Amino acid sequence: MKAQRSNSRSEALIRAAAELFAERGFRSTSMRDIAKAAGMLPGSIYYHFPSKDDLLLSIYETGVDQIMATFESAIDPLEDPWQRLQAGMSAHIRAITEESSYTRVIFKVEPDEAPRFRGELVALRDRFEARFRALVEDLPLASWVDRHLLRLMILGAGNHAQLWFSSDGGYSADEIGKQFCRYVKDAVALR
Amino acid sequence: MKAQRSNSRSEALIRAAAELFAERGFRSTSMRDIAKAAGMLPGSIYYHFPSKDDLLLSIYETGVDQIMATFESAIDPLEDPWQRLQAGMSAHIRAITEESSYTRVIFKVEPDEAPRFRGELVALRDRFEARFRALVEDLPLASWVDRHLLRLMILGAGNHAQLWFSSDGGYSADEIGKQFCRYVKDAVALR
DNA sequence: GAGTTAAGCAAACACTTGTTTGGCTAGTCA
DNA sequence: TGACTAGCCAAACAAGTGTTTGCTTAACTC
Repeated sequence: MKAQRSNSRSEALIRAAAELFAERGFRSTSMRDIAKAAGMLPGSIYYHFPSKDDLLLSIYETGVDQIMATFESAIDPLEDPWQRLQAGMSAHIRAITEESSYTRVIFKVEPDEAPRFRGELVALRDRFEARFRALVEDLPLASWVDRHLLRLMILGAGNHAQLWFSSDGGYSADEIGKQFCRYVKDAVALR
Repeated sequence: MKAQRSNSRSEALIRAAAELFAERGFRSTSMRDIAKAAGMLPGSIYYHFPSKDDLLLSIYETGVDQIMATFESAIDPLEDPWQRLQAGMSAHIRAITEESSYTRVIFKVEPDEAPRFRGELVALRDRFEARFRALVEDLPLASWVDRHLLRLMILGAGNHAQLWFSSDGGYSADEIGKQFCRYVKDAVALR
């Protein structure tokens, strides 16, 4: 059961890192902080991960997997494009604010902060954005609406929730998604 | 003319810092970077400013002054609340993407990055947000609309433009503001 | 011309950063 | 029992951080 113990320690380590990155950011979290939170010494991290940047990359990977899964399971049972958008927005905001620290890291830490993996991190973000784009693509919109801009607006509004959302602040992630959706639907929908 | 030369050098310094902060961020810009850009040695900065944090605070202050001025002059001549909102959104996006590096810093660098001045920086941001809030307050909205959430959505969408806007990317800041405004108006307006 | 001050240089300081290195220990496997 | 290895510690490393200190130079004031 060697491997199991190894995995559990590696996992504890990456989880500690994810929590710190999600709260303080990447640059403001030192390897010593991570080590302390994981109950080991700074140097010991390098037995599990070759560098701080790799740590971030791993977090991004599982984070994207998680958010894609949440997203998909929220959308899948629905038929109506607008209902699907609303479910997607709620899932998005949930991932940013409430869910796991892995998903929060994706929207908190910008790819440029680990220049070595910039490309990989951007690609991972894109996987999610593409899913979102497809959702907007299916909407029956008035002809004057620029789908590209509309998507950027919705996505931006959601991402920004990270900065003002507080779990005790009256609004749930689902409410926010629902409302945001209502605020645009009747203006841009085809009729 | 001592004072003049002093001001000009201090101004060159702070402008160099503003440009670097706006591009790379606060943490990723070192005092040595700033000194080099301003054509002096690292230690010499401390003749003009007592600390790196103070440098950021000064930039924030003039940045907020600038954005408030831009904002006001864009809104002032207009009467219709919706036209005023659109003008405000355009001014906001312009300040974030095109305008001076001072205004860009306000939306790029978060108050937490200089913990010593967190309060002051938040207060400066609030000055602008309050102006925006007043704009939304004047809108004739349907009764089911939550003004607070609507404002956060619009503001978030605008702030996010910083991440995808590129001056050669087809859209001007004014276009974006105009479109964003159209995307919500007919959904939330009182009728 | 003497005194004063603005402005900046040169060099260091104390500290933090990510990372490396070598050794120790407990458990696995033949 | 003896070789082997996974996992971690202890300690250092080199580089970078914001900042301080003492000194120099030039300009202005009386």
